[in-house]
Amino acid sequence: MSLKYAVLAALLNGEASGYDLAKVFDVAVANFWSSTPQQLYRELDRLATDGLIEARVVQQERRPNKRMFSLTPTGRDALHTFTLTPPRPTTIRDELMVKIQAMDEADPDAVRVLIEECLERISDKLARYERLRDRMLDGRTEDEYLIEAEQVGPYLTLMRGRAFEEENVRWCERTLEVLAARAARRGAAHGSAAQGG
Amino acid sequence: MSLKYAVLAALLNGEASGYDLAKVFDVAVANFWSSTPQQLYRELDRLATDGLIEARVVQQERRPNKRMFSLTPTGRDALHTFTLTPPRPTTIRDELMVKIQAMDEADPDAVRVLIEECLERISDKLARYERLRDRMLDGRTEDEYLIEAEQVGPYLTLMRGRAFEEENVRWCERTLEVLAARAARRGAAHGSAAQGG
DNA sequence: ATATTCATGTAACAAGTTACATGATTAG
DNA sequence: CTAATCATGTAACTTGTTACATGAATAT
Repeated sequence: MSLKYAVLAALLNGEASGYDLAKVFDVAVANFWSSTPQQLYRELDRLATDGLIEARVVQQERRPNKRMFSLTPTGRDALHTFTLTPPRPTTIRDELMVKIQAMDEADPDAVRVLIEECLERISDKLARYERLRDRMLDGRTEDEYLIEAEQVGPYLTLMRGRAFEEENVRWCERTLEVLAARAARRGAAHGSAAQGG
Repeated sequence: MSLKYAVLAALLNGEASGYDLAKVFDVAVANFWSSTPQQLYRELDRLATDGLIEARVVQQERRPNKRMFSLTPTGRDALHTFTLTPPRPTTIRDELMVKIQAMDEADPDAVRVLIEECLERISDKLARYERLRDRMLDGRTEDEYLIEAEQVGPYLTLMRGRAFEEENVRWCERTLEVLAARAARRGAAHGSAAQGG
């Protein structure tokens, strides 16, 4: 239901093609609303049919033609109305956590590797967020920006995403400590001679 | 795909009915894998058909009969194998954030109310998590528990959920500050006489 | 009396995922 | 020469949501 509004909200930054939106959703929007390019194309068709956005075909010479979508006044109204209704609860689907839930049945070393790989991916993500943030701030301090800028929604959601990933890092590191401590204890209990260097 | 494994992981705590699982998913599992009771019943049927869990019908006198499900060795193996594969990226769907993304088109006062209501819901959630945690620790300190306990997966995922919500609180409070600062500035710019106390 | 809890389910629908297809262009 | 980028789409499939139904028991 609200992929619809996520798309409308993304179009507040100006017109965009499906392809553009797919990229935006991949980096910035994914923090709070995941979707695949296929879903976007389908949703864009629907929104255009319903008159919430309008498409403008841009002929290109050396590239496939593209459709640039922009909000209509109807679309803007719909988005406004949406912001007045209470949000439904957040849904998270985190496969790593399912594996952690079951970790007591798993190989501790394999779990450690999963977490380490996860930490790497988060680190990439955080770097991308930081670049996006710098581009938004454009030399201003955060406090200046938050008071002066016309739009602060996208900045605030980005900060939410960043905080989420930073928290994730802390949790991963803590979990690695726990794994190490339990491994050490098991090692000690089963005799210090076994598997020794 | 991994609702399947979330269910298997939940059954590591011993046999449970669909109704039991629905409650567990509502409080503890929802942190990292949301699903409705209907999905659970459907999944339980499938898992039983595939031999990953087995059902035992318990006749009850004053209550409807219930089916208690438990892991089979095959199910346990499947779960073990699952923990060895790299997790897919986390997906989040947070309607509040969609509204925040569009907040610059919205009524600031309405947004403030959304956030305040959100804070209340989080506070309830955190209280439930705290009770669950106390029950798990059962008098021990966290460090004692994490070293000694047989199962630490469920504790670690719970702590992840708690950290997520605590971060959420910080973000909400920060956002309320931003809203207040921007409201004050707009008030000042449009003349201090208007709407004065 | 009325609402909530226990315990399950069916059916219809909406949303999300995956695989595949096209076809030129540019960067390495 | 290979891979990635641009730009879209169809089709098949899997998941997830919503509404509804049953029916007794207990708590308020």
